[in-house]
Amino acid sequence: MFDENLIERIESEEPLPREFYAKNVVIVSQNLLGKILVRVDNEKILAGRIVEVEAYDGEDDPASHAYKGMTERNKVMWDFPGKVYVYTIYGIHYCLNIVAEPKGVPAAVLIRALQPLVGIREMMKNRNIKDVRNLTNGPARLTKALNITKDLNGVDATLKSELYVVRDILGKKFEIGVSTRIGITRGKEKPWRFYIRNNPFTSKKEVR
DNA sequence: CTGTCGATCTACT
DNA sequence: GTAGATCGACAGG
Repeated sequence: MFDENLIERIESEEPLPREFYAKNVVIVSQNLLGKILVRVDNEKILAGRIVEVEAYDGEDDPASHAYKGMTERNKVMWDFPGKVYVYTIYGIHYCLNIVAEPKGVPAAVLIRALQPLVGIREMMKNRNIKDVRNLTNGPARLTKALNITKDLNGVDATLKSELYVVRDILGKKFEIGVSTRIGITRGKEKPWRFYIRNNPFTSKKEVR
């Protein structure tokens, strides 16, 4: 089966190395498009292709959690690049980020949408829905589908453990779309949302 | 299809 | 005390 083959291929991959993340957060965001997010949830593999991201910088970015300095919640943003930052939003959802820039420079990439690849049945169970198109097309939807909670905050995505990222094994060409970020009240003007164009799994329909 | 609104609670003021 | 990197239900066209 298509799915089986993909699991083997994904499992044979090594996670992207630390250097991948130790760059400018906007560059890292764009580079993450097309990469495969892998979740190992008690022996089960859940995976999806990253199709939409947003960059959140540190001190200069009023929309960033790091804008007002380090707190208990956001401290992982100052940690090694490649670390996972998960936080609770609106009391009921989780959002997944991956830390970028060298250690000590706060920044993170919000993963906003995935194209489901492996473990789709399991994801649908986690979300309790039937329509694949709405499975992982939103930051809090994908965390629920992949069973990502605050327990994973601080996990190192450069290690092959319960959450990591591998290279783009599909290798399909794509165009990158750009827009302003969604759902924020400050820093609205920065064009730091990036997505794979003509992909049905982004969180928002493309405006032509 | 679009827009509006309530849910729900943690982290920070 | 309250805003918030969202979602789902529902109303209306």
